[in-house]
Amino acid sequence: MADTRRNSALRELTRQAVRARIAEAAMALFVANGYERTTVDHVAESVGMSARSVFRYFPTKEDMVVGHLDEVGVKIADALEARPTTESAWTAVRHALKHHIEELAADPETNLAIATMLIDAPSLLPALLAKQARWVDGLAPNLTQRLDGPLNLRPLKARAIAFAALACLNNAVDEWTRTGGAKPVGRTLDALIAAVRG
Amino acid sequence: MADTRRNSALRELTRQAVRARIAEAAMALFVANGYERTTVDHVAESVGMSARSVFRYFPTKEDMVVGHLDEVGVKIADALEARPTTESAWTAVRHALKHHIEELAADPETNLAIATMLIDAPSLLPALLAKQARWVDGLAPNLTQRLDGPLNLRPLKARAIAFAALACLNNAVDEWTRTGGAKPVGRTLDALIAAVRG
DNA sequence: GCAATGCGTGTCAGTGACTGACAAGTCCGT
DNA sequence: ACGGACTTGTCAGTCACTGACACGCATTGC
Repeated sequence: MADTRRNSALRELTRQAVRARIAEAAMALFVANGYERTTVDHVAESVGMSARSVFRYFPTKEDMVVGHLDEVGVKIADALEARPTTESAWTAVRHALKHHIEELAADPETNLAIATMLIDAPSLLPALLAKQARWVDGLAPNLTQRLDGPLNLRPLKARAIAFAALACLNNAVDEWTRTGGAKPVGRTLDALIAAVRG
Repeated sequence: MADTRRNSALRELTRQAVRARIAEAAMALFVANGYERTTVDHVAESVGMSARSVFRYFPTKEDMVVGHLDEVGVKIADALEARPTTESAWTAVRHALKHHIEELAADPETNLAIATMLIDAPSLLPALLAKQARWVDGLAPNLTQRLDGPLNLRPLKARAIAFAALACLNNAVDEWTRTGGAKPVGRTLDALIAAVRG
């Protein structure tokens, strides 16, 4: 009976499609002309809709860049859940991050372009860090179970480790970007984690 | 006499005084009415000047809150320089952070009020994290000298450790705020650092 | 003393990110 | 064909922020 459910599923599908289309166009403009110099009106025009409608798909301009990072965070969290419970917190996160790294390396060209754009868009750094801070919320619960010591401290420890691991990841990716994709992220990441634990 | 030197020094002095005055008034309004609900016009009116002039003292509204964090970062960096060169990177930062913690504990009332305001001002979290990211720039050079291993990796390692240490600090301070100042920050910080290295 | 200079400030106009409200159009099941 | 759910454009308005200009006040040079 052509229930409203199929209807809403379809709407959600097209909605996601439009969203992706906007994000793609926006990223292209940002990479080409720089983030700050590209106005939302430009993006809107390039997709053929009004700026008001663009804001119906993205809460902020920043979200056109960092919006997809939410699902990246979820993916990393999933990868973490998939690790055997016997693994220590650090080894588990390290492996969970590897998956994300492989995605980076899969399309180096695009990702390097994006990373380069981020560098001269200082207003995006805060947004980026804030997104990653939210990743910690997804990682901490699982990490908590891999820790010992006083119960009330474990969640805190888990968050600290998660942050530290992401800091290692960021620096490894930065180095990768700086060297134009030469240095493999995975190796650097391992070295940094070892240093932090040193 | 009345040389130009005294003159410009005096100007700088009054400038800093006005700046402090604005920051104070702004913080009072932010704590009382919330950051987002307080407009720059409100702040300007409360100090008796035009909004345009307020922006001559603070580059952004955020800076009225996090502006002083620049010098905090410098202080921590100085404290780090003061540690004996024989100390390992981790022990040196740990001690450097202790100084900052003491300042927090020195005026718990005000600092708790500020910390509480920050919680329901989501737009400030990114700015906060970005400021701390800049702290890393100040800490890394000294930490680099305390590391071994391949030369080209040391600066990267230093940054990772600095970030990790700040993550520990943040979580310790958060816990302190959450418990209304009950749990001493220093103890939690030590526990978290131990966990990260564990 | 008096003009010149420098600096702080207010005002005004303008941009860009965002929001609320309303009207018009489209798609869908009935 | 009708009604409702959903999408979109338009318009007006807020708020952070910026550049330009003019005024006033204090210090400086003569």
